[in-house]
Amino acid sequence: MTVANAKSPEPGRPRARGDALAVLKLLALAGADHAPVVLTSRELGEKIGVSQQAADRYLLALEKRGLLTRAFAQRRQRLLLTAGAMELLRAEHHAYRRIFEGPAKVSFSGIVASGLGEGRYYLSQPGYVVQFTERLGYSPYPGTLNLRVTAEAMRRVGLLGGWNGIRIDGFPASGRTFGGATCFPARMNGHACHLIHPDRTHYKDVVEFIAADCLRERLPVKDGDSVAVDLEET
Amino acid sequence: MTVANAKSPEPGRPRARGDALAVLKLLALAGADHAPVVLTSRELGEKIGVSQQAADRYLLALEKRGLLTRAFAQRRQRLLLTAGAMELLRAEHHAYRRIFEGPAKVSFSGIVASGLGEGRYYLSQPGYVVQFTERLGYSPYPGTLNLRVTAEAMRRVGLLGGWNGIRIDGFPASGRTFGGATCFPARMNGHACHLIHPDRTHYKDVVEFIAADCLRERLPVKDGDSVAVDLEET
DNA sequence: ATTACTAATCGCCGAGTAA
DNA sequence: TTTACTCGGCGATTAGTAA
Repeated sequence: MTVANAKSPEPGRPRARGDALAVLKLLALAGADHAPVVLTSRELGEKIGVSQQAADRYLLALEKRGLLTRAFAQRRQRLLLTAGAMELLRAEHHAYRRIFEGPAKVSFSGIVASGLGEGRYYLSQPGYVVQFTERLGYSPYPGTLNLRVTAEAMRRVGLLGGWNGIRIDGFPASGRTFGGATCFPARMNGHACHLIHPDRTHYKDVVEFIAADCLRERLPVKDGDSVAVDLEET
Repeated sequence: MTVANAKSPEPGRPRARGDALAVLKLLALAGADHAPVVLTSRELGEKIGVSQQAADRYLLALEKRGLLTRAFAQRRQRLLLTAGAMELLRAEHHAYRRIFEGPAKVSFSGIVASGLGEGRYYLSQPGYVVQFTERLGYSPYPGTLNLRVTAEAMRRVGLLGGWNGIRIDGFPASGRTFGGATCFPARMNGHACHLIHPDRTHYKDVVEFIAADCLRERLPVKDGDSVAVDLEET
């Protein structure tokens, strides 16, 4: 009679614990983010210290989670990472950058622009005011200061998407819905304020700011003036 | 009678798979690399999606592996990462940098210096020659070119320690032992060569290079000349 | 309140193997 | 060859609980 599973394969070995992230990292390093990578389950298993069967199960699981697409060319599968997988890896990258290079910083300049009425109306809503007071620590001056910025600055502002902002939730009131937003502590010409990024923004080249005081009076600035904005990850 | 362990706690849940790296990363983000972080096993468990018991076992395991030191102040433990843990995290950081920012590059300049006799003797050893031929793709000119560099350049060369170099193994011959070394593809004034870093180097401000041809003749350079070196991670 | 041990059990791993 | 299924067993995990 044959003993099917005699005992643990290698009892003393440290166990590589090849989890999903390790596989994604390996594939990304092999360039699977932009070009298919040919890799058999056996090869993958050797690299991360697990059996061919386990490696294959990892790939199946990643495929099911939508992180990996597989194509079967003749005999060997071609692996390609999805955007979702790269998003996951980018978050890891961001965390390690934070550890070894400190909080990320973003700076840009913009031109003070009009756009008052809207901001004043929204910021006066009690549903917003109570959240601002609780989460920002102040009740903002009822009006946003809008800055017109270049496309390059807008790209840098887009990086904030990966940061942990202060969340302002949407709510229903007066028979309509007020949308949510995310705030980021900022300095405008050195003056403390918050960049406020509505979930559904209407602008493509405008960034909005709120502060406890009227920024136009405190800085002071007027339409057309150029101001410098500095943000630091919290 | 009471049923002690009725069934799996949360069968359908995605399983956070909180492995060692995730714990170290979390602690490093909390600043546990330079100052003790107060964190209970329950809090850790919540953060990584496992029970208090599992989280505690992770900490015990990390401590046993020499990656974490724990101190028990009144009730809550104070956690501090060791240099070994930071080394591990740095390797991860390097991998992610590679994925999103491309291969690392190092450039520096140095002054051509003498130091021939030794290099010629070592490079003539058949035990080395066979390895160079196999792993570098050429049989090197029997003599190293030595560059004297600044402390800052030396620091940058030190970064190569985290790269994957081409390994040249040590061996016994002629009744003594010849030490191993690691080679890195490089360009000196644009000319392809290899930086060779012996395991036990004798110099503190000198970097050694080998190439298929005599670099002094091919570049050409002589003692005292300044040359530019460029290395790219492979 | 903590940390951490014990017992029960869940699920992942690798062997064998089909396609 | 390759991918990928089933299955037995071991290790990891959790609940309960001691200290």
